[in-house]
Amino acid sequence: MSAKTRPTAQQLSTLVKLMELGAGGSDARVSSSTLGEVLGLSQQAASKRLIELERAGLVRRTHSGRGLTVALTPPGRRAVLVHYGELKQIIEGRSRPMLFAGKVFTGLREGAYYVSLKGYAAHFRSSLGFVPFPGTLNLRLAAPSQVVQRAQLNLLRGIEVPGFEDGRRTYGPVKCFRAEVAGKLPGAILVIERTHYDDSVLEVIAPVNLREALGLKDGDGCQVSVLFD
Amino acid sequence: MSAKTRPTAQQLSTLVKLMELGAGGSDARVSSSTLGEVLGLSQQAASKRLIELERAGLVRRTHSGRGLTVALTPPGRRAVLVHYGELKQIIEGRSRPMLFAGKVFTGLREGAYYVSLKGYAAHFRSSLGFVPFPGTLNLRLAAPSQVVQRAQLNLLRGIEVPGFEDGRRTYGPVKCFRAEVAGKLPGAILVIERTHYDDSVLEVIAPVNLREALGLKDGDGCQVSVLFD
DNA sequence: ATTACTAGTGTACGAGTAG
DNA sequence: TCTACTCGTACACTAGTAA
Repeated sequence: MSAKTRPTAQQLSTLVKLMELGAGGSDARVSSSTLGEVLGLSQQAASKRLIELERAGLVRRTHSGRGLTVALTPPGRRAVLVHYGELKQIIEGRSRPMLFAGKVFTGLREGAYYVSLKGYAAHFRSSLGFVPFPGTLNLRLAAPSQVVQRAQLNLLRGIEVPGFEDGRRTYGPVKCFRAEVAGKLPGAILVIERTHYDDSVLEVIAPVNLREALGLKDGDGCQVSVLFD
Repeated sequence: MSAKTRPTAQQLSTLVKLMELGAGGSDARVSSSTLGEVLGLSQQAASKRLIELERAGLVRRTHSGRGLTVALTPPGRRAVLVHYGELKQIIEGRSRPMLFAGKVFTGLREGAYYVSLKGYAAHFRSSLGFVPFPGTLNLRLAAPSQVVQRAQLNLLRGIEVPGFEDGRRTYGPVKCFRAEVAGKLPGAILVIERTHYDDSVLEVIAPVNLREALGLKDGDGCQVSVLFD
């Protein structure tokens, strides 16, 4: 069920082929003979690989009629994205900034709640050089490539801000990436490890109230560059 | 020596690790035990993989003192880039245009020679919808990420223009990508299969003389979008 | 038509060790 | 030290075939 161990090279290449066959997002009809063909394997070997991937929690198989449908699970997709991210860094280098563009919206104020917690303040100051304004600027990313790029942030190291306890409950560690907002203001992207990601949202923090400083209201466009090292 | 057959998933992952260890560009000291460690294998298995990769023509091994240095060969680098390009297309989609920006320069007029050949004209017309002006606009790409992007074009399918003979010699097939020059003029990128690539150069062709139409001279900047569909 | 069992086989691995 | 040989084993593959 779990996916703690790194997938093997063969598992990874199988997952990639499955994505190519359309099983990346939702279910796709993938016969074991088709899969075998694209992988250069027998039908039997392809069937076995699918079973192994299911046991590793990386795909979901459903028997439907006279065939089966396959879909990557979130850990399966994550494995491919991690691989892609590593490859990208090796090939393209890690120095270029990531550019994001989205529209301002009012979120659930969950990020705002986190950054307002006293237990994080000292670490924000020492890691980022500022204590964030108690609120986040939420940007909704529209373009699919922007969402993919945002998903990469989940997998990159970033600046770790450790968690803490306040006696009542435990607050997990959060992660930041230094950023430049609207081409001028220093700030950071906040990435909270959640059970359920929404990678179409970028949460921006800064020493000041960004909405005021930039005169932004819901629906306005805003650009952010994420800077590395 | 040759590399006609596709590398296996394991060969590919080994090549990627080797690049990560610095053997992508030039030679790097890579001990078989280090390689084994990062691959989760024994020293012996890593050694065997390196030997296999050398037999496949994907790496070059040189015994030096009490160790060895390893470097990927051009086919080895190519294999990794092909893999990366495929993955990129699967994950990020193939619909987005590639943006290029470079500076105009006067090349060796090799591309100009090719497009002026009568034997290609008919195919250019049917594939691209125009017969190119007998000359190319050469752009020198400066940013490393632009060069990487340019290298991807070598590996993508593109629009094939078949080769021909004129009795004296054989002219190989060339490859094009539809493009938009300076945000307005229709044209194409010309990719000639050469023994020695220079991926920092973009050769642009169009139905008109682009230098005249855009009033460009050497050293001027010019943007080109490569379009896919 | 499918999937996936069983049996047999090739091969990639780790251990030991020589150069 | 290093690389890389041989050997024995474990496993992933193909073929055949049942459901």
